[in-house]
Amino acid sequence: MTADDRHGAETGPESAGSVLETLIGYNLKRAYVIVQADFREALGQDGLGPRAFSALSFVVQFPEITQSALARKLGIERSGLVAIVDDLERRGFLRRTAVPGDRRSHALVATHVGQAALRSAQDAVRAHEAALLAHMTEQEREMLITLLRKIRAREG
Amino acid sequence: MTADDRHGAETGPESAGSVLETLIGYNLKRAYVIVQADFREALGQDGLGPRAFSALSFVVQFPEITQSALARKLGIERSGLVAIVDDLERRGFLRRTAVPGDRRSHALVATHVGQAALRSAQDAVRAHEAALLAHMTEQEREMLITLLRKIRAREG
DNA sequence: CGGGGATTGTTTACCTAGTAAACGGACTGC
DNA sequence: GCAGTCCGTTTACTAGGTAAACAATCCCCG
Repeated sequence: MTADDRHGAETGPESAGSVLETLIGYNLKRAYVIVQADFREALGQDGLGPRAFSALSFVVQFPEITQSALARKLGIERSGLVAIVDDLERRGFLRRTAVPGDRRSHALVATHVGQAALRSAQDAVRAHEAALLAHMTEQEREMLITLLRKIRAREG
Repeated sequence: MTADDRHGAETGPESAGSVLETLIGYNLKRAYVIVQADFREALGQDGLGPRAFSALSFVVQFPEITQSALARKLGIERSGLVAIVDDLERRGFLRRTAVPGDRRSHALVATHVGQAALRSAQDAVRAHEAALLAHMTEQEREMLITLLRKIRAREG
């Protein structure tokens, strides 16, 4: 390898736009910031945050899931989940219940209030995303999710 | 609108997979976390962070850019940029230079060392991204960037 | 001129989201 | 019965970012 082809000479006439703009990571981050801001607007000042929203979604989907299992699903540490579950419990959206055969674990169960709150939050987020991405076709949005899931295939 | 079609009944036989998995925001975040971790691995323990990398890229692309203008390009506040520029200056990758007609501003110029460091960082990041996304075709990666840029069209 | 208002970089205080390490209590296998 | 492991939790720490205030400077306009 020569000094010449080490840096971009092999990429041909791709001089337009910076390298930065061609990186997946950079574009992902910028897009993420926009969608996340939209999410927060959808759920309001002191509505659920993204983390609590995801956590509650999993608890509804997998009743009696344990905190460790939930942390694994969310891709975060057990220690980080504590505050999230505290918050959801304080709001009355779920309860830590005893597990018959294991006094270490807490089985998380969503309350009716929590289930209703989740449904309404889901509606709000879906509506906001639809409005935010109204300049994209349905095929484009589907393709985007498909491609993002391809990256997610690299998850732990 | 009845209680029945308010929540998902109109979405038809889409019962497979949770609502969460159908949201752009959630998939974006999970994908971003993976790519960002890969980025950090590419640039090593105390190499450039994502923020410094992006900042240095813009400084090389737009020599003598002002800190305020750079903050706008990065989509962050001026106050947050100070520490980033401090870091890049401490590493000897750029200098704050005087602007002839305005004693408030600092024109940022990358040093030769900074330009070389950026090129080598770019190479490392590109190689890592290529390896991370080797399970996707070139068309898929291009399509992904195109779609992410469609979201970024919503940027301030 | 001469201000009043805007802009620049900076500091300070704060917030969110996450990790890492240590811990007591509880469980399991041998 | 006991060594090792697992669960939830606390604490300390990091990264990345905002918001408000500030002095210095600049610009416009009357």
